[in-house]
Amino acid sequence: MARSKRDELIQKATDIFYRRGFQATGMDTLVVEAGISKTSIYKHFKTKDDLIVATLRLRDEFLRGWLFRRMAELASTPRDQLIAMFDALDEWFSEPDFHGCMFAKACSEFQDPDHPINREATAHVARLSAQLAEIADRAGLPNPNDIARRLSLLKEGAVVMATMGHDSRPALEAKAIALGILREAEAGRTPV
Amino acid sequence: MARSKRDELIQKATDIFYRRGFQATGMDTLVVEAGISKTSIYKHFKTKDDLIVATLRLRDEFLRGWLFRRMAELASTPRDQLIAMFDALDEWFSEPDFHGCMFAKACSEFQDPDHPINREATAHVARLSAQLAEIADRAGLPNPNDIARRLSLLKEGAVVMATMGHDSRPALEAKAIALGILREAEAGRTPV
DNA sequence: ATGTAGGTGTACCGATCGGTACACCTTGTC
DNA sequence: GACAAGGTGTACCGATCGGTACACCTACAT
Repeated sequence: MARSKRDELIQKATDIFYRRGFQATGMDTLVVEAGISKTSIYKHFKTKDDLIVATLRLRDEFLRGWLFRRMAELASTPRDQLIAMFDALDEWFSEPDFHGCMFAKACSEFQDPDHPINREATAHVARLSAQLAEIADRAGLPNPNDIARRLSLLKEGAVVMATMGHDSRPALEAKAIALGILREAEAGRTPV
Repeated sequence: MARSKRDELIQKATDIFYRRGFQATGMDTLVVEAGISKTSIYKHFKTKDDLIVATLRLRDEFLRGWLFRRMAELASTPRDQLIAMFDALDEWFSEPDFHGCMFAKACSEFQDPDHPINREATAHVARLSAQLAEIADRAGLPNPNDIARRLSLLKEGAVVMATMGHDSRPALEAKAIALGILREAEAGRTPV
């Protein structure tokens, strides 16, 4: 029970920040919505920024965990898992409480590259790309790091289009593009 | 001289909002940095939100104007212009004061889809995609709207990777992917 | 000469911001 | 039964938020 209250705070803060934004959410709002006294919050976290970093860490673990688990469920071979990422993304985009990428938003609101929040957000992209590279390597694809970066680019583009564009299924469009990328890579063509 | 002061305000506000963010920039900051009295600002715009919408409109015109002009300068045929978009993006990303996409940031900070700021930001994406579709049509490509959406997805992905990823040249990676897309389209293969 | 439009500076409004102080309540442990 | 740890509620801090009020200063039109 010792640190469960703290974890509960981080969990609820993550949801609230994701739904309402970081700067737009005041600490008083957090107190009411999370049902935790302000005194307790500041006993666990020195500043609001520290709390935001903690929520980003939780979100990073959750999102990467969910995504790669789902990829493994949807496909058996490493190659097919890379493609299945876009099916998983399509599921995510279809959820009623999808509100875009929390990390992109964090970067938007805290632009300074040296800011801890910005660092944590960009770290998520790097970690995700590294995991993709590992799978691409297991799939026997050439230049797995390049493949991973391109798939990351497609993923980020799909997220933005799902958030801002009004088009139908950006994840499935990205999937079609990804198929082309893998096809070329498997044909031995060196990525330009 | 009548409306030049107003235009000057919008121009400077655009720069400031782009550099520092919308919510993070207070009206008092705007007064100091833009060198315009608060009274004047509120004589031209009823609210801060109205001013933000005006800056987004200016930015939309400027960015689309610059991008398509640069595409026309870099290539002569419609087909090559589509590809040249990514060379133009590469130039943009290389500018020292590149700070990501102002419209993505606007959507991040104002998430409500019914909010005028959100609408204006998403409209930019739609307008850009429509212009791309027109060029794809002139290039004689099949399903120009699909092509345009995919190129838009690549463009947005490249912007995000340029902002958040630490990789080398996301615009040129997107360009390589775009070449593959056009190659497939020209081979008559129906986009999946 | 007089009115009007567009501009300025300053002082101010209530609300909210992130953060702190303090007194108190509960729980488990020794 | 004493004590520390972790929690609560409330009241408060100075700073800043978006926005307004008011008096004044030009420049130009009639």
